[in-house]
Amino acid sequence: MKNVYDVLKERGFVEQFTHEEEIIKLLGEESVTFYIGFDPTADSLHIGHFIQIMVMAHMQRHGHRPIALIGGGTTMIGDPSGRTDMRQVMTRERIAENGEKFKKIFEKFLTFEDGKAIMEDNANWLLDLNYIDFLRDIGKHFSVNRMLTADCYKNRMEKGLTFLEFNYMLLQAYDFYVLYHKYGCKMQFGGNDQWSNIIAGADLIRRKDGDSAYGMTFSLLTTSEGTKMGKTAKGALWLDPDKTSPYEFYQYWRNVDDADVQKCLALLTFLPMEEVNRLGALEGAEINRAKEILAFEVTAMIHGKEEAEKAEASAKALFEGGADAEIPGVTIKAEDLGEGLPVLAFLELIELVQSRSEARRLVQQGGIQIEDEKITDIKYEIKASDFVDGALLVKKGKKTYRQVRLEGDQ
RNA sequence: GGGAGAAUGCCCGAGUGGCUAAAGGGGGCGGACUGUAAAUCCGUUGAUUAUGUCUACGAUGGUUCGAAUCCAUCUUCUCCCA
Repeated sequence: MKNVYDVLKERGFVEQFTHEEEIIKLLGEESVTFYIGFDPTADSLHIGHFIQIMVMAHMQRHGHRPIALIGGGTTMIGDPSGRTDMRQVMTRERIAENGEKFKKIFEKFLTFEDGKAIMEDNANWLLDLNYIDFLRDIGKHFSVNRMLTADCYKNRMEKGLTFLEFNYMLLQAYDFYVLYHKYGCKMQFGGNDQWSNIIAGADLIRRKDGDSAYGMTFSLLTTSEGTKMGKTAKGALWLDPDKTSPYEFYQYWRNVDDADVQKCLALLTFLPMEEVNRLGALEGAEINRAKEILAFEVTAMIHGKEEAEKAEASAKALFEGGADAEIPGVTIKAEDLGEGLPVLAFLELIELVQSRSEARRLVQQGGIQIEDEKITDIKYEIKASDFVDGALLVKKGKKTYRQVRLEGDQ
């Protein structure tokens, strides 16, 4: 079997490692138990986490054992890495709830049968820590001088860093230490922003036990311009279909920059690299083919093949014309229309806009089409008779569609 | 605990009594061009029953014909000293 290191490297995951030679050797020789931590700060995972999940999946396919660690304890503190502001303090209940949702998603991508993967929650050992004991056992191995020079605290040195957050690194290091003892976990992976925390953990094990522990970080999903990917107007690109619909999700990948297609294919799909390279090399309009494949593959992995097919069919129907398709839709009642509802109120009703002013602007700027008819008169009224077979296709701008269904015919 | 300073729209940031719904930039949205791309260009970006009205420059109260701008108290943050 190919060394998983080469696979990860080839696909562009690998960013930094603590001991390159040793890591390659170890991964080639034995089944390694490793972990990646996920702090349940929101009620769904997002695409950034997905990269980490892909790493775990690649590793598992190559015979290694992942531990998906849910940060039920660390989230009580909040990781200051890569942030300019302090995280909101969250209640214990919220964190536990979010953690449960994370678990469900992990189960979709990893096999937990026969101990092939492990799920843990650091709340199990962090919440009841004794402060004095912890300081004496763990704290004494950390040099504040060194911590202050760590990259992850840099931008916080200007903005201010609370003692609460300053402790985060120790807790994450302690996690690694606990997992090492409990499961023989020798490696910790994470996004590149986790580098400081990861070496802190590996160092702790080396200091306390004199044993070898390793770490590796992976690239964060960024655009060719270096900005974070996976941001939509509404925030992150979530894996939960209730937060980001499969259609929306599909469209996100369908619309990535040309320059980012190849990278995304390598990181987010299991397509063989020859295929990835071939698709990435397509030029001009041809590269749309690669984007379609990317969008389909990623959507299928997260929402299932069926949803991906639906999203693809919808997109094709809308952008290339053709058969009816499933489009994000809303249902309204006939009585809402009455004798005719002004467009502005109508757009607000179907939640295509957030305010009437926005609706007004859109209409005046020619951004609204109803059944392929551009509406520019803000006094225009929608009537039940406008509906074709009880449905009305509303288009906002070039890419946002909404199928409005009428309930209760008159 | 003592002292200095800061808080402005989604974000950054200008504004020190009326001309301020608040410069400029970023982001968002719409349009043109295109390949459902990028770049570029144009428009737009508090709400509303819309040439009007209301709400808004950390919070509350005050001075004034008039306050983002002045005063008081409070909150939060930063910095210096202990």
